[in-house]
Amino acid sequence: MTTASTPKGERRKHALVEAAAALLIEGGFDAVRHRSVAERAGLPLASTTYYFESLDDLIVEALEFHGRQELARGRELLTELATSPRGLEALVELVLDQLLGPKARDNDAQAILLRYERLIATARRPYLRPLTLELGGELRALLMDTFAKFAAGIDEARLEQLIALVDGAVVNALIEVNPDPRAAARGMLREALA
Amino acid sequence: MTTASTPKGERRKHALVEAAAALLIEGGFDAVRHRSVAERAGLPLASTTYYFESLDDLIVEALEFHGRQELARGRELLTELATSPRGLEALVELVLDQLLGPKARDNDAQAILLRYERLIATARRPYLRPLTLELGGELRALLMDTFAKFAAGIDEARLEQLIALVDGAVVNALIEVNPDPRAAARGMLREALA
Amino acid sequence: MTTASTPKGERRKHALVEAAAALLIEGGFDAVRHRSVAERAGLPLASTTYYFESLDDLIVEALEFHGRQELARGRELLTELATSPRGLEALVELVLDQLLGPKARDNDAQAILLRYERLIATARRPYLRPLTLELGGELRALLMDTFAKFAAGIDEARLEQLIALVDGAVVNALIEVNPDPRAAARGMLREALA
Amino acid sequence: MTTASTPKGERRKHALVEAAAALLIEGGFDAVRHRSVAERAGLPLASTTYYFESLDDLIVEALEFHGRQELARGRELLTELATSPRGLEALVELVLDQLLGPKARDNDAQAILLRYERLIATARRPYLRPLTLELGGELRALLMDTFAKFAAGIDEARLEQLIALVDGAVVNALIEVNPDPRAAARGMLREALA
DNA sequence: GATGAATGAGACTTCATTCAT
DNA sequence: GATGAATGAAGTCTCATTCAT
Repeated sequence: MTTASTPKGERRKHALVEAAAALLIEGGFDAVRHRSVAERAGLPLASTTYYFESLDDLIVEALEFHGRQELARGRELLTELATSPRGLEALVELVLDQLLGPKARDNDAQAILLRYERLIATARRPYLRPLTLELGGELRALLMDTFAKFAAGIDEARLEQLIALVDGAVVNALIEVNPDPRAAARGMLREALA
Repeated sequence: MTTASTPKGERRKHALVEAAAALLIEGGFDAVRHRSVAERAGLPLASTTYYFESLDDLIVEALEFHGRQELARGRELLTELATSPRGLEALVELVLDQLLGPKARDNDAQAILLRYERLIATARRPYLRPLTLELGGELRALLMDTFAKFAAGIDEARLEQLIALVDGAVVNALIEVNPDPRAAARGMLREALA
Repeated sequence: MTTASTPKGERRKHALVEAAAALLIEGGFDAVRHRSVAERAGLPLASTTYYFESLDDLIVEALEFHGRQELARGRELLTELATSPRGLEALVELVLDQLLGPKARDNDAQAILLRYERLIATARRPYLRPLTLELGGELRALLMDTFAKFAAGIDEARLEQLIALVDGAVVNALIEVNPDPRAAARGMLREALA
Repeated sequence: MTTASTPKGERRKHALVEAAAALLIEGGFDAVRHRSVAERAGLPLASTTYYFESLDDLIVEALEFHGRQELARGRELLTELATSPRGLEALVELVLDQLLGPKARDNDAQAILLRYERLIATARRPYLRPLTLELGGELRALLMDTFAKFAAGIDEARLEQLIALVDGAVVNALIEVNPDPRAAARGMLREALA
């Protein structure tokens, strides 16, 4: 059951992870099945059980892949930022990028949704907790850096407050017919930072 | 299709709804199956399809039952309140009762969790939207009344802000090993109202 | 289990028979279910088992109703016929009317199909045999009368031959995308009678 | 979807096809169920969905198997025929063999019945059409060859006429208590060819 | 006489996982 | 190392029929 590590093995394993991540975004947890993942990756059905102990395992790795990718993009955005930041609006957008993922993609609301599905799912699936806690920690560190770069800097309590504001706004926005969770969060954040 | 309405029929149908609601609290959406609901209600398997068009139908009714029950309790608490309310702490607790359900039960965190599972699930299951929107509307009306009774009163934007704060705090608290979402929300709310 | 005979009872029973006949035409044997018949007739589900021993029973009566109705129409057509018949073409059309049902309705091919579904079904369902044999006998008598009225008259062997020709043509025509079984049968018949 | 293709897999799949074909002959379309096929083949229930997309799929393959087997036997008979054919009687029997399947088996009438059940069923089940049309085409080609070998040869219109005669005779014979559809068809054919 | 209520049996299908090769 | 083959368990749902009222 050696969980593979040939270059080729690595490549295939990653293809499965990517496929699973795409399915998670498109259809949520229920869309991730051995069959659907394998088909999407163009790999044999049994490869999913060969490279992963179980389906839950695969889901964890897919969530991690997706989460870290968003984090990395968030860090990049912070780095790319001109040395003299451009005020409140820029800060608000950057924080939204980091909390919800960079905007302007086709599957906007769905990708955002996944972050909250993961959070909520963690409450019932203990095996997700380590990942969710770690990603949460890294996200918070990134946000602290971000605020530090924008003049003031903030303390942890204030950060939690802002995160809560955004997350709460998003969760309540996602139920609309044409949800625009980012806009809802933007409103909250802008006012709180004004 | 004769979806039953004798007193006895009503009783049985309700037993299924209650069983489904209990399962929702204990195990989330995935725990609600024809079999599990019927067994829990002590009724034959086929009764689930006899009283409900489909499993989704049953889930909707169970969510509605649970949601309305919490709302009713919230309204009661507001009514029972002594004519001269007792200040900030009392307001905070009352709002928490109304948003998260009255405290002090055995399945505290789980029952709270269900509210957020419903919210998130609505994003992928359009048939939940009407219910979620309606319950959301009633909850907001109740909260408006509540704030009105406590001197000041607040406008809608402020209310949304407070709701976001609580919901965001809860969603982020639910991932802990021994989650105390109420405490997290309390902290946020107390400070915001101070 | 007194199979009802109030005027009202008769009326309701007949409504069920008609509903079942319509379903037979539209969807074949598989479309006849207690539920579908009752709904179509606008009567309670249990009325189907109240007025009929079983579903098969109801099917038999529906087939009989449909078959006799077609026969009656065939007889009418023969009677209505002007005293001096109009030659071969008229004979051909009349025989087709009698074998396949009068033309020019919306559900042409489907109604014709039912005659052959009944024939074939009889081979597996002995309880259909009495009906099928009787309707077959009456049809043959009618056809004999028809040929008698058109000059010559024919013997039984010749009649069987013509029936076989028509039935065989129809059965082979029904498999086409836009079946015109009547046209196929017409061709055969015309040539055989020429 | 990996619909199997090992030699062993092929063998198992074929066992299911054969089982389904036997059930079709014995009990018609309604007798073909996942359970009944699997049991008859001595294979697990799930094997039916493993090897076939759906039950309809299995039915199609079973019908094809049966139809092609009959065609093959018909071709053999034509080939085996002594170089100097033996006149009308021999021709009649050969044509009957080809249209109804070689005689002298235990399930004579039932196997013949299946041909007509398939024809009729095609009218309500479009997915059977391709198969029914193809088998019909091959059968006609075989019959043309057959008549060609017996002196004269015939044109297509005449062939359709003979087929109609046989099919019509059979369809009308199948409703008898002890049906002898072959005898009925023989009578028609003999006279038509005389 | 009539019917709403009820259910056991069984239908088709999905799926995670095991295993032999 | 990789994978096609295989299947038990369970899923949702339909339906003819029975029965109490």
